Amino acid sequence: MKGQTLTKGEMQVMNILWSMQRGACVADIQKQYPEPQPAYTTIATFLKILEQKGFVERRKSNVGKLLFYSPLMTKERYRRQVMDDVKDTFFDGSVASLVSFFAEEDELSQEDISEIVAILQTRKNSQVTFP
Amino acid sequence: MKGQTLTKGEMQVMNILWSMQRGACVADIQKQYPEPQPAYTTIATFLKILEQKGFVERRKSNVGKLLFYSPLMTKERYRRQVMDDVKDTFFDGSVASLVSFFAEEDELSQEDISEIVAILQTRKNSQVTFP
DNA sequence: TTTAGTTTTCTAAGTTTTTAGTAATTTTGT
DNA sequence: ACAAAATTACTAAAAACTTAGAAAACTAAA
Repeated sequence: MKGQTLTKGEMQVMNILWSMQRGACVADIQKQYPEPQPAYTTIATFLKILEQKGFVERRKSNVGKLLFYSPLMTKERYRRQVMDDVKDTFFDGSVASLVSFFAEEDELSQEDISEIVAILQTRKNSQVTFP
Repeated sequence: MKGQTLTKGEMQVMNILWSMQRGACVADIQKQYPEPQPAYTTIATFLKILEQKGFVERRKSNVGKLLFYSPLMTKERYRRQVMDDVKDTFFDGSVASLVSFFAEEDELSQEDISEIVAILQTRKNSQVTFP
């Protein structure tokens, strides 16, 4: 009943859940798995754990059928957690060195670079400065 | 005896190893751990596993004493693996969206942005184009 | 070379994570 | 309302990971 991090199995369920809107029931989630699909009850177990961790909530379908699960933790928020971790572990906490890492080799096309520069310029201009 | 990914414990050893040059013996590695330091034999076990996974190699000190361990897998190469995974999992494989993720909020200072743009410009100019 | 100290291997217990069967409950069709 | 079908909860075995003691091998010192 801790908090923060997800195991590989839990992560897999969350990824499927994040990719679906309006929540999903166990069978829906199971269908999204690549072969070999895990047992229905395996997925149900993961959802139970995820509920305890506060990552998902469940409520009854009002059509009066079964339980629907939906993410409480957003992908964005969890991503933030993971990225902070990755940044510290592999780039000494420096975003600049993280970005330059991707700039190396033929990772980024001219278009990519232009796009990123544009994004950064916009961001730069929107920051408040004291003249 | 698989390959690619490291567990948390293995990762910790590798991080210490990467931070030291010329290899290290078990005791050296143990000293680098924050309290509470794990047992000598615990670290030795991880090194054994890492050797089996092909992440480290060991050879006898020529002063004829004990074994020195040194990384076979570079931090850069492993980082590449992890970042590719993160990129796919959280950013649909798009570097641009990964970078813009960091550009949001007050994550990047003006200086950071300038630095990154400079890096990208250099990269851009060094690319071959066909006019 | 015997012994004391240290390093390395072997082995296994303790934990966490993954997997899923069985039992209990709920829903649905008759 | 009852039976069949599906869903959910409970339980536990299997697998992976962590931790470290005990035994074996090696080094150094008397």
